[in-house]
Amino acid sequence: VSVSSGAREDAGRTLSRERIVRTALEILDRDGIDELSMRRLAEALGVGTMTLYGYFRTKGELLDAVADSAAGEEPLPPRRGSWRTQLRALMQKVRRNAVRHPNLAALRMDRPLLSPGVLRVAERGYEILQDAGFDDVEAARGYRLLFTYTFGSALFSGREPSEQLKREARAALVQLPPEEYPVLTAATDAAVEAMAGDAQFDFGLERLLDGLELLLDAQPA
Amino acid sequence: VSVSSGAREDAGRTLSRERIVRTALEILDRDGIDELSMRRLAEALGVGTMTLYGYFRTKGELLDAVADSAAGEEPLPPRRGSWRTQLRALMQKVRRNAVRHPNLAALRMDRPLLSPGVLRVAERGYEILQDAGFDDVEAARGYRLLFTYTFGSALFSGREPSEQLKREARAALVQLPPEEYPVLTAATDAAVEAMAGDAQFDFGLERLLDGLELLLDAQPA
DNA sequence: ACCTGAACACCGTTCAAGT
DNA sequence: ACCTGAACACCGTTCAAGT
Repeated sequence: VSVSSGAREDAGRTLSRERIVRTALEILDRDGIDELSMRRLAEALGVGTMTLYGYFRTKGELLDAVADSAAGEEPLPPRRGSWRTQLRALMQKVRRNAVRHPNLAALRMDRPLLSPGVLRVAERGYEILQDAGFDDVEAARGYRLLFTYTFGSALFSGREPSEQLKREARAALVQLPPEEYPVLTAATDAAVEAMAGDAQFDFGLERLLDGLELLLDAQPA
Repeated sequence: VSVSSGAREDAGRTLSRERIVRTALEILDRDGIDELSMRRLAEALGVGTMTLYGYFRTKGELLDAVADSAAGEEPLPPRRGSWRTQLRALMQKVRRNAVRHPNLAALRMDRPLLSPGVLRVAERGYEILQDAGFDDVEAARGYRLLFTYTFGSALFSGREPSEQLKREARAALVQLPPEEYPVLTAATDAAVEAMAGDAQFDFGLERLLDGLELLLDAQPA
């Protein structure tokens, strides 16, 4: 990832796994998931379509590499403060990374994320939880819980909701029959507000950390 | 959904939105997401491909209908017990429903789920939380938190992990360099165990309910 | 060793037509 | 009103060949 070698500006001439992955991520971010085809990617790189198959056996393998590259893009936050502070920072970083590439998250969910880039975050999460006093099993379950929430949250309630999306949601809620949906139709504003965004994510994260803290306090130690 | 009219057994001869949706869901469950094409669906129904476009404007619209149908498939659990008991039952139902159709969840995540079937569950969730003493905003945020976790969990750590998948995960973890991943390589068993399944889901759900209960207790009321 | 065009077996959807 | 085949503009990938 950080192996760009000084003077040698290859100006995008020589092909490499890394350059292919970088270009794929650009297309994904800019044009969306449907536009990322092997043909379009090859064209963007100025090579024949089949050339890509010299670097990746299938499109799936390429997408795995893209996901891993994006996951390892940024350094982890420093380990400072209480275990809550540290986990909060870690999960907010995971979220920011996922939200930065909104089309990436939806890409590879069939199989579990087991690439080094993703596992580096897990390693850090385990460390923080174990240092806080959780045993192996609870640290694993706790981290998985945090990760599931954070990733799920980024996946289907990522960035701040657009006005357009808010309007759609409001419209859908207002159309419901009040006899069948008395609470939802009365709490439309709150429902729309909770649909996405940082405030909603942070609310959930705090509840989750509270829940974990309670478990820690109940420990025999 | 529950409008099948007594004696009239149409034996699958007449076409309808409902029959198309039902068949699509069958293909999705049996053969997976890649096999659900308009062409294959039409063939399974014994009609020409283009006939489907008389019932749904696009494939996307059809998939929305499939998602809604699956969401509304089963009745909600009865309202009995404490708010924790009720929410637990509700979320476990959401999970079971999502896990039953493992290929469906990954289908429609680009836009928010605002269909009546999905919102019926939300209505119930809001009711339980408000009756427990949460105000509008907290009920909305709390439900969204529960839903995000439950759905995310079903999405990428659904059913019990197969032995095959466990082996893959174990292999990926064992291959990591222990200097860089000291904790993860030492806690391999715990990590694999936490990757999926009902036990992991229930662990998270309890932490989450604990976190919400703490918020409720802190209420001025 | 590295690259590639042609071809194969698919897609979703438009269009113009059939009853 | 309801249905449909042909055609268009795409896919991922195999294969056999080019340098």
